[in-house]
Amino acid sequence: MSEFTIAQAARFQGQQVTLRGWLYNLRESGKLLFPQFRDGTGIMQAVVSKADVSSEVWERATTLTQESSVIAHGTVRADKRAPGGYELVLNDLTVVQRVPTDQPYPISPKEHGVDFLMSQRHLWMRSAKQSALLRLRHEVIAAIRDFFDSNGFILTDAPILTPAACEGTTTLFELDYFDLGPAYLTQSGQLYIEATAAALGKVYCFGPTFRAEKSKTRRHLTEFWMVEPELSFATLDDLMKLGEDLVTHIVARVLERRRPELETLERDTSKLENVRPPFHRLSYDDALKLLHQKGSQLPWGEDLSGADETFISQQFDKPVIVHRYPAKAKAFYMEPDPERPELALCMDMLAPDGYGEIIGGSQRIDSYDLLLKRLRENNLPEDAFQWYLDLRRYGSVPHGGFGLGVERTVAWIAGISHIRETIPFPRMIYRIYP
RNA sequence: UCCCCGGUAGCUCAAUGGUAGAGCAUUCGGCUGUUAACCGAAGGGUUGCAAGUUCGAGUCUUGCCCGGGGAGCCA
Repeated sequence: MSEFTIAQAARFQGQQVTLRGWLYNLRESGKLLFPQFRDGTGIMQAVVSKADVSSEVWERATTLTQESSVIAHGTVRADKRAPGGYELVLNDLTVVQRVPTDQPYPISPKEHGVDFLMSQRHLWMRSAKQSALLRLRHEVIAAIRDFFDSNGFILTDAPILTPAACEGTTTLFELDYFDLGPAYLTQSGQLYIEATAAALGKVYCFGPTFRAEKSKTRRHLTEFWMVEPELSFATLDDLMKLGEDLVTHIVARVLERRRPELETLERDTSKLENVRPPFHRLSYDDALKLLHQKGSQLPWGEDLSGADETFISQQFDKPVIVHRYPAKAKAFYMEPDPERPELALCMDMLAPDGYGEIIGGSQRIDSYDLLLKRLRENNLPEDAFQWYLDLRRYGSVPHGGFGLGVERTVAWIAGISHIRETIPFPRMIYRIYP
């Protein structure tokens, strides 16, 4: 017989089981106790009747404190009065560690403020909603890996310590690298996996990414996780199709395996059921028309603001892809549109409901001469990019890829307002503890 | 970096310039089907820090510290 977990309680109906976990909350009613236990997979109510257990067990149960660790023995019984439909009729209880009453667990079952909860992040993650979010994050990551692994992609992780800016735009975390001068924490693995893609065809990297910008919004972390696929012999259309398939796969997997978590998070799953191909594809020009109809004054050539993206995403009931932005608003390595060179062959995928960009990607410049020109235009150090230029010297091909932000994706699927809750230990401008 | 909001009990919040209070948590008592259980009682305070105005400051003024929301930037 497999080991008992709360998530699988229904399978153990009528059986004697051992629950290893922690006390989540305790309700008392005279000679009846209703301790609620959690074991990491969920929360389950137990029933303790004074008449049915030894005085020692009764004493241990009545003096349990919140988050004390326990091993509880009992039989699983279906009862519609129990949250979740099943309860544990307790007949024995071992206390592994009792939380002392003079130093009670700080997070009571009532409401708390963000500042306090973030300072108690190491404990806050035990709560029902937070642990559901972390299980959801796990499922999203597992879905991403399965998607790429089963579609012929090779995992080739990029370095986290890098000698120079990947894109030369955003602010980087700097550190001393022995005698070789300054090094930086990566802001993207893209340039490196362009190399591995030329070696292996279809590749991806998946790791943490660092941005030292003093961003202070619900959509930003200074340390976040990004998965970046890169494909040789790929066009912008291929990339849009891949992004659409990836996001569809992630959402379907979560719906298939994490219904209880979505329920805990009170997510309206009907909106997620809509996430099937095709996603609407909107050119930058058409996006601008849409914004101008709503009174926006945004001139052609400017990048869309967060508010603009929110407005556009609200026009659709599933993610929307905006493609072919003005080249001057985008990164130096993006391939120009051969029909309109002032446009870049790039695309962003915007999640619904204002969650912002979850994907940003492009076809890369494959011409040596054009790439060199762009490096010079952007005042980037040619020496540092020689290896990158080599990729255009030796068998250059049309290629491209994109990055998908894990935390924004989880926040959108979970329907929560701030991405800081989608990672175990968020790193933000004014917070690095715990 | 800029704009806005906030800081009072362990937590969430009250308190016309006039004796700092409630709910939860904790402790004790009651209750055999509780649903963030409920009922009764007790303990718990350098009102973020510093200075100023005033007979009197949690409240008004100034400075500083620490958070939160947003802008820019991006995933």
